[in-house]
Amino acid sequence: MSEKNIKESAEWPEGIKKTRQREAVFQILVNAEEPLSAHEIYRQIEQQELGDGYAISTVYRALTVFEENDLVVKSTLMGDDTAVYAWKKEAHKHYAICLKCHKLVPLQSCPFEHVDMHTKDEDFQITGHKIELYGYCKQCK
Amino acid sequence: MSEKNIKESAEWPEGIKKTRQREAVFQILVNAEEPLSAHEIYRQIEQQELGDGYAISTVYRALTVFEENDLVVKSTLMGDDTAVYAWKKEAHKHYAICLKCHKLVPLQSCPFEHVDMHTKDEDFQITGHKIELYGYCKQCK
DNA sequence: CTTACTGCAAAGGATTTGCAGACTA
DNA sequence: TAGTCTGCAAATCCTTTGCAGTAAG
Repeated sequence: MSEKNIKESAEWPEGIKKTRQREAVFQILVNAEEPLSAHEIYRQIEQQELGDGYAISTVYRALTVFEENDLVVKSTLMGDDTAVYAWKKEAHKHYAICLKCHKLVPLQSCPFEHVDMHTKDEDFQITGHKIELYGYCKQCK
Repeated sequence: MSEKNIKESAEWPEGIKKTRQREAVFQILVNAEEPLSAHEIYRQIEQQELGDGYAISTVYRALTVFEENDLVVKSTLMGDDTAVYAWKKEAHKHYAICLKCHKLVPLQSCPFEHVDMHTKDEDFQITGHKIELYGYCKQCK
């Protein structure tokens, strides 16, 4: 039941130019418990006073760079049309999303770890996947 | 306005007011091989001359009604920020999406049919899911 | 220094909404 | 007929982009 709350500062990804604002986005994302929208990231940067005079567009640009380098996953959850971004950590994560309150409940493990998947076209090379479960959380059901 | 010779391949969902434009959206979606965007649906309606003077907003409104009644699934695929809509048929379907050409390749079956899933919170009541596989198709890999 | 990154504001694209008139049940 | 649905256009919301100044290596 015990949980580490040691916040290791992850190392800056190689090959990406480090700037104050990218660093801020990076920190927020790496320490985030769950996927965040560009606005949420932006707001957190302001709150944590990681810098002043940031532009939301810079957040988007940073996210784009990270995504292009395969460092973050972008997804759009059902019932909400704002994209959310998550830093790709060792163990990737999936969530159950409450259709009523939109709360995210993390899954214990990736259900695909034990499943072998095939497409009709055997020649399709799978490199990743996205899974989202929908339903109602304890409070809402 | 008179009825056109529309092929009746599925019955109109109960409890939803039937109108010419909703019927058009319904037909397009039910006969679609794969998920379509609001614009694609709109375009098809024009092409098939299912009616004149349609408004794209009407398509959106129809889709919203269908979605609220749990008749269509809306999703936003990676690498594209336009939502696509699919009519919920008996056997639900999942796709593998090519990261390069964005082609959709249908999966043989739902990988979750044989998997038991759990969330950390045992009290979460799962009612549905969304799965998307990403990778490269035969031509692009 | 040189080039890439940023802030700002304006543009873009997708989706939604207000309103008066049209249509379904 | 009553109340819902629609067309139209304007409004929103999220995200992207052009440009000129600024900062990282």
